[in-house]
Amino acid sequence: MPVTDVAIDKIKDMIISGELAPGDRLPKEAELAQRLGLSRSSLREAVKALCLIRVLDVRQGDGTYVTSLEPNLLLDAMTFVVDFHRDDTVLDFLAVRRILEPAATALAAVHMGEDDITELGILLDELADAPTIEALLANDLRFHRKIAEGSGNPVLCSLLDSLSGPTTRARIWRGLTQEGAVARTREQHAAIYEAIAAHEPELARSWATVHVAGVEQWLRNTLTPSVADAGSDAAAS
Amino acid sequence: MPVTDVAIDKIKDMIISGELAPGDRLPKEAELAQRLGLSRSSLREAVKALCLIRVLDVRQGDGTYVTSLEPNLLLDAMTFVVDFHRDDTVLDFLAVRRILEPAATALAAVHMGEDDITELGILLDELADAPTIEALLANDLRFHRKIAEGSGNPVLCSLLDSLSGPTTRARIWRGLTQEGAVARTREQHAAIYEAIAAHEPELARSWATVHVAGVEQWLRNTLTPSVADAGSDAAAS
DNA sequence: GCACACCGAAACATCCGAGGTCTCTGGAGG
DNA sequence: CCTCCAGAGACCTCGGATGTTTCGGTGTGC
Repeated sequence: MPVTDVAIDKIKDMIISGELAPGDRLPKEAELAQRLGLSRSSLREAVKALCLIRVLDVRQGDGTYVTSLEPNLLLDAMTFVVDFHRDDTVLDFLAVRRILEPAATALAAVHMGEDDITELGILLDELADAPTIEALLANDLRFHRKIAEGSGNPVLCSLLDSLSGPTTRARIWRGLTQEGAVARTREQHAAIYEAIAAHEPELARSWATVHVAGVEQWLRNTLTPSVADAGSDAAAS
Repeated sequence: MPVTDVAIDKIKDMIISGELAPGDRLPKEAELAQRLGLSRSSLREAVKALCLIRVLDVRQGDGTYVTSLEPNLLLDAMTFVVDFHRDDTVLDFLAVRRILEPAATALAAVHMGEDDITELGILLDELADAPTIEALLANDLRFHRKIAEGSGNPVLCSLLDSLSGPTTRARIWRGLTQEGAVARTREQHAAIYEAIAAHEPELARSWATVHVAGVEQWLRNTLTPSVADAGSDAAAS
């Protein structure tokens, strides 16, 4: 195993064992390199890798620190990973979101405080009557994020955040190509809000399911148009 | 932004744009470094970081390749991230698993083929009458993994795999400390298997819910013994 | 006494070049 | 046809030198 990978494990162990706590500063490069028995170059590779997944935070001119290691921070790194997936797997991601989003919405209906519910309502009102696609999408993301936060589970919230990435593109297409989508989205958001405000978890769950399933169904039909109007390239057999 | 981070984005873009396809080999270090306008040292840091999240695969003496980029591979990297979380957040992870596992089990009851169902049954029978904790745990992991695969959704499967990590320790404790846990686990596994074999998604979902919730409830009581059995974390005030 | 600008130390960022080690490949020999 | 073995190619590791940024102390002027 390359020395760099060993260094990654060593640093990881130092954190997990508690020798390095969140927020702690690491020894300077030269010092840590000598202690781990490798060169600064190789150590820098290890540090850079741990930086990418938000475990370490390097500040030039200052030092290298352990991040807070909070779930939202670490799972944010998953967004980077998810970006690599293209349209062929977006349905799989959406399917997972369809499982998590209703559950999160139901939890939000139970756990959300009145203040947060009020803010959620404000989000709905902020949207202009004829919003641009960009404004609608931004509002949509904030709306769902607020609900995810309201679930009270940071892991669930971060996971949903990451999953929103790949489906965002799909929603853009939808807004652009499907006429009634904008109005329908607003109606469903309002319904979800009402259910949460009334503290009705099952109703909230159902509306969320309907909401996500709508996107999923549309996307499924769009990605497999072969059944609708064949005749393009299907000359075989 | 440091040149290394720029390089990471450049390589990422090369992959996303399709210039580099899964399995493709990258230009040699010196060549790519010159092309991206940085030194080999800095480029190596970028490559190492992308290696950690399984986007690139470097083989000494051969070259650097783009991995298959399959969801299971990329989400496997999340296991590394999850390792950093300790017991204080394990309940949050378990709560997410409690959402996903029943859904996956229900999907498996619909989608699993007869061959896979047979293999699932074999897994149950393989376990000795008085298994060691290690054997039980290994069998448990394989059992749930098989079901996750049976859902037909690789993203869901990988996600559950990653979530199993943090809860594994908890299950070890449970097996060690709670007398009836072993027998109960076997009974519930059998029930889940029967429901899947009968292609009854709702029954399968319910058994899976019961199964995971059992661990969750036990863990919640163990971690917060002070409240006795209030059953909720609502420490409102 | 307080606020601001300056300056030096500390730490990371980047680069370069030199050996070392591993893997793949192709040819010689059996 | 199979096996063995050099050679080339590519990554691995190292050490040092130089540039950049940040932090904190210091001194000045108000």
